[in-house]
Amino acid sequence: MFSVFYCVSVCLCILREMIMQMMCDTKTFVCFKAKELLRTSLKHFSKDLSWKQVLGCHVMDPQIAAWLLDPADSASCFQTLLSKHYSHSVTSTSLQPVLGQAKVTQVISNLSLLYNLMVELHNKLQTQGLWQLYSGIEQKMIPILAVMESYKMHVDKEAMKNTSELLGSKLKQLEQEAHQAAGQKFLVSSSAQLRLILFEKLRLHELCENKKLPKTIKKQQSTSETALLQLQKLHPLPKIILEYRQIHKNKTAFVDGILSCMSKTFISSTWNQTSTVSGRLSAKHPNFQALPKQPLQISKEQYIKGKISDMVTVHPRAMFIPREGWTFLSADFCQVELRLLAHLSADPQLLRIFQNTEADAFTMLAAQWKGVSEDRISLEDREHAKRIVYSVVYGAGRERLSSILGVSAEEASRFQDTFLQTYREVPSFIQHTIQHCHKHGFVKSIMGRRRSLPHIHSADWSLRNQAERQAVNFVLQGSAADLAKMAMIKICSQVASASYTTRLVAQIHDELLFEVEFSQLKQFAVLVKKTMESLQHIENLGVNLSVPLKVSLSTGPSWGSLCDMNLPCTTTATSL
DNA sequence: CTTACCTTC
DNA sequence: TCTAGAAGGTAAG
Repeated sequence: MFSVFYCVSVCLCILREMIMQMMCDTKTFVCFKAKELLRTSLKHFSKDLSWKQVLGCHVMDPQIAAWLLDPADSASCFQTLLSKHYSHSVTSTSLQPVLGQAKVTQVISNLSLLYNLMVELHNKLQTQGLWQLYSGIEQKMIPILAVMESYKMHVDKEAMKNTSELLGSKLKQLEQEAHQAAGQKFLVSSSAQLRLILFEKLRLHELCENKKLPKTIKKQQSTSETALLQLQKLHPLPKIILEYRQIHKNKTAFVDGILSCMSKTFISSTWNQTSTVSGRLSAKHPNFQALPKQPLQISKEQYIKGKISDMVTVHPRAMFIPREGWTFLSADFCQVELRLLAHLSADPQLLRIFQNTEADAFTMLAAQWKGVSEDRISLEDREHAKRIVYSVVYGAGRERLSSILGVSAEEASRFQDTFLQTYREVPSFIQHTIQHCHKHGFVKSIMGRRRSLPHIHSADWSLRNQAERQAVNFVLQGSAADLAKMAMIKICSQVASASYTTRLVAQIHDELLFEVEFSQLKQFAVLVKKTMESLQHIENLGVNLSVPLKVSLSTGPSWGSLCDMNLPCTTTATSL
């Protein structure tokens, strides 16, 4: 069946031998924290081990199996996994840490525990109908993530340091402006001190009693963004604080944060496979998936009565640059969750939008439910449409929607109504999903990923409603996550078995970022687009989408400056 | 509305 | 002095 492997139980020299065997063997190994093992192997044995070899290896990890059975608990240690999934009683003494001079009997005992645990998890996955998802997707993700983590992306460290200093001086300047506006010195980053100044010294809330200002949990005046936006006409201070917060966030999280994660001029983040309930990946140190998409504009010199001098743009993504002779290629699934909604709800109007593969979906959508022609849709309408879709589908209330759109609550609820009336099958899909969850206690994605929602049976109205929204959200977000993972697997397997030198650098949920040699760019771009769009039909997983998938490609000299890439003569999945 | 991670207090 | 959790911000749909 499978051989057993337990990484902490062996020393480096025999590890090497075993790793080499793993790569050559068609057998499947079992390892606790398999991704970490593969990543460190790649680092230490890079002479004998190529990343393409690692991509081809088969290794099981009980942690991932356990997460698939219940994505809500991310049990991380071996002991917890045993007590949760191993039916035979495990006393605390039976799992021994192997330190110093290892006792062979202990090693063997730990290995056999690991083996039996995996056997049991294997059975559980099969009875739950999750084995296909495990072996077809999650297990294959392990080497892919290990290889991603082993890749070092080049960062322009000097430019990074410069912007850090620039932002630092801008912050000092804003701090002084804030002190001046407040008439005293105070800690600008402290919401407590700000509250004292705004509401006890300046008593700004008394100047706008007609508006209701947001309160904190402890029924104090809030200093949140929405509160400050309402106050900014009354006093110069709120606006200064807003700018300070924005720049401070950018400096600490995205500039200094990245600098602290760097070794020399390179960086790579850690990809977590089991930290989300939806099946998505997450990244940390740094969080690649949260770097600002749009650059931040700041003025370097002081404001002089309306005149703004020396605008500078800060863009963390632009600091990530390919090696000499290489370029970035980004492949993006267009409106993937909306397409999945069209498929799952089978709404005729929504389906029609996606039959036209060239048109912009959100523009068409805006035109369709507003009942006007497409050329009369402004960019603002398009953005509205986009935000309405996601918030309405996922169950936003009219208050929430109005705050997102910046319109009145009445207007927001009118938008909701027209949307749900135009796409009649969408509300019925939502209802069916909720009913299914009530009946079975769980919901499933298109590839069989499941999430159980115990609160769906709660007597508490708000808990139950939240579970209902989570159910609907999971079906779409989880299915999109399935597709993204499948895309990574299919592309990586083709790369491994061909002469491509391309490395997968990052996954940003619906977008894959590659570093590609210039000489291979066009050919590889075609491969990526074809592979991703072909996921409309996946035979062995029973996926048969009634909407085409559309992938847009972009390329450029930094992650922050990608431009659309048009392939000259490709046949997409739908044309011809 | 949902899913994450990061930072400050 | 230390730390857990709230609050607020970023991203992705």
